[in-house]
Amino acid sequence: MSQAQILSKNQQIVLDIIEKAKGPLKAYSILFNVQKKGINAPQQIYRALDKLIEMGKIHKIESKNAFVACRSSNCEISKATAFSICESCEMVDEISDVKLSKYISSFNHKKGMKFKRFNLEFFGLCKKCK
Amino acid sequence: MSQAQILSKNQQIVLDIIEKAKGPLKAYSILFNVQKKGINAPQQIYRALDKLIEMGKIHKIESKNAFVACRSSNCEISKATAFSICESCEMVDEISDVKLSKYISSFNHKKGMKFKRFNLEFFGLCKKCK
DNA sequence: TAACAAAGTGTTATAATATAACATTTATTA
DNA sequence: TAATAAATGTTATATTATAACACTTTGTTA
Repeated sequence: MSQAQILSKNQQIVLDIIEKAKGPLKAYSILFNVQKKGINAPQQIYRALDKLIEMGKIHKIESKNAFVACRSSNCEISKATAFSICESCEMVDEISDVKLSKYISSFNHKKGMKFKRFNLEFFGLCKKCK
Repeated sequence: MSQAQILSKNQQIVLDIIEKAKGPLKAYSILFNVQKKGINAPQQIYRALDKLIEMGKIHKIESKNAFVACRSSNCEISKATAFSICESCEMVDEISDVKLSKYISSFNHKKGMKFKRFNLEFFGLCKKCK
């Protein structure tokens, strides 16, 4: 029986915090939030983050060094991620657009490189900030 | 007369190093390389990097915290950047594909956000490493 | 051209992000 | 149940980036 991925204690704690958050969280802000739960060191956070990324449960927003929960079913374990980022309020929204994703995934580099994965970050002003 | 952008001393030093490099450079590796030229502090590097990015002379590879010279004329002061990154040898190549760039630039987010800029990073194995 | 503003520089200090290394514990599986 | 793999806890440290302040150079304009 293919059961849902079971998370370890720290992984679950970190994922819970990220899922509850309204926006992207930074590693150290996660750390400060979980010290009451007995997690004391950055390593514990980064290890959980690494695994959660591997599993596709969260994504890293590279331009912000921050982490968001995956809200999409189309990113197939993070092979094709796209985000819209508001430069004013820092809001991040995962873009789940099959057409866009397929178009980019099928892009072939002239120099003979075969891509396994991409990450796309859009910047602008969100509805509220505009 | 619209003359080419004139760079300050530190900006020129930093740009020279980045342009001569075969791959992306990290800020501190630039720093170590220019200490003979009288630049001693990270701030001096980061200030130059910021301006060079603003001018579109270089780009930051967000997933690597590293910097490459702009080799493209299509990115229009960095409004539309795309890179291919080898996960093995760390090689980075700027992708200058008008069709891809136009397609992505014209993408409209359903949630009413108007994008000013995007950055796309592809990952895979380059010809040599494959 | 003096005087003001803007951009750039040099410097010290420190903040923020991330990994190394090692000992131990828990879970999985042969 | 012994062996192996995954996760944990911990201390230390590496790496990346910014704050703040004094000063200099360059550009603008009155």
